[in-house]
Amino acid sequence: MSFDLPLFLPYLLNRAAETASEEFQAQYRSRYGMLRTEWRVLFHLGCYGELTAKEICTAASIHKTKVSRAVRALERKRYLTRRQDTVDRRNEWLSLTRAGHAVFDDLSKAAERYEARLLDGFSPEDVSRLRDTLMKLARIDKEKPRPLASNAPGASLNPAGSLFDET
Amino acid sequence: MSFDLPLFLPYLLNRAAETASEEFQAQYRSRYGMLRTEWRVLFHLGCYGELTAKEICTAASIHKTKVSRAVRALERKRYLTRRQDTVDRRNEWLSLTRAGHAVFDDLSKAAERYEARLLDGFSPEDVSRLRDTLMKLARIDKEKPRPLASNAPGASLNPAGSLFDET
DNA sequence: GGCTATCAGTTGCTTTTGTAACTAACAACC
DNA sequence: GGTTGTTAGTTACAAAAGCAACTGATAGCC
Repeated sequence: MSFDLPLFLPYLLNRAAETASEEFQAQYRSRYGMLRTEWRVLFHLGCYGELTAKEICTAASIHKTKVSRAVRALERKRYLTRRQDTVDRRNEWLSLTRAGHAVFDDLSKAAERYEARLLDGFSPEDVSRLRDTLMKLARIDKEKPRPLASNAPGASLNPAGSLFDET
Repeated sequence: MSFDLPLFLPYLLNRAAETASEEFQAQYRSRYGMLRTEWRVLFHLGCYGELTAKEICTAASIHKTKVSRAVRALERKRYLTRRQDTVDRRNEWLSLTRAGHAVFDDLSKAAERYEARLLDGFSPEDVSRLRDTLMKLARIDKEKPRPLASNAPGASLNPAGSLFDET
């Protein structure tokens, strides 16, 4: 009859996510004074190379004002730079600086260590089942969200052809 | 070699939790103008009966200022009332009003419907494995967090003996 | 009793987030 | 080529959350 709160999935998911987030936060917060959105933006750039703010919004499901502020903060910390698209000047291509890459390298190692610690005691099957289930719940595509490539010169990180070529 | 963000568990957990939270939010927000913490406090009282703010903080891992404000908001909406502990006047016992119970009944039904929809397509084993894993990750005890009972007269919801009796 | 420590809960102030309106740039259509 | 609609990103203001200091109450110890 009565509702069982600890088993209610949105609640349970949030509890687990908050636990993991708060613990991992110690890494980027204490060491680099970063906020959660800043960490996410940095990791997107570290993992996928040059992206626009819009692409990050879409890939990470973060509102554009949050991304805008995170980008400004990371720029002030000299972890990323902006480059205006030569064809469509509304787009700004963001990429990590050398310092940004160093932070990403360091934090991604810390992330792997933390994840290993978090998952200690779970079997590999448990983990892959969990990931699979969470991907479905979050409605994230399996394939890497490789975004549209840059069309501007010097975009070595985006070797694929551009939507805007030949226009 | 490179870090795979979409598989990183704290990120993935958050994505799934945010998806579920935002969708379920529609229920309590649009219909009752409630915030997330208010919803959580209401459900704790609905599920466990009379509790103190402190007990809610502990059970739900929410900071006391957030609970304090949520309690005030729910009180203003006439969903709960406070009752001062007769023995230790620092404690305030919170319980739902008739209106609060009605909201809880309605929302818990909505919660069950939403959860069913969210889990549509998963097998019962998948679901129970997921719950089990999330409980471990969130470090939540299996047993119901039945808190310390009230010691004051009229505390019909708390039949068990009190820590404070006989003092 | 009186001193100190601790605890439940609240308040004030700062930081962060949410929302909507805005700017600048492009597209499409006539 | 100008009007209308849309898009990327920013900003301004309001709502919410985080944090530290506070109040009132109890406990323990001398």
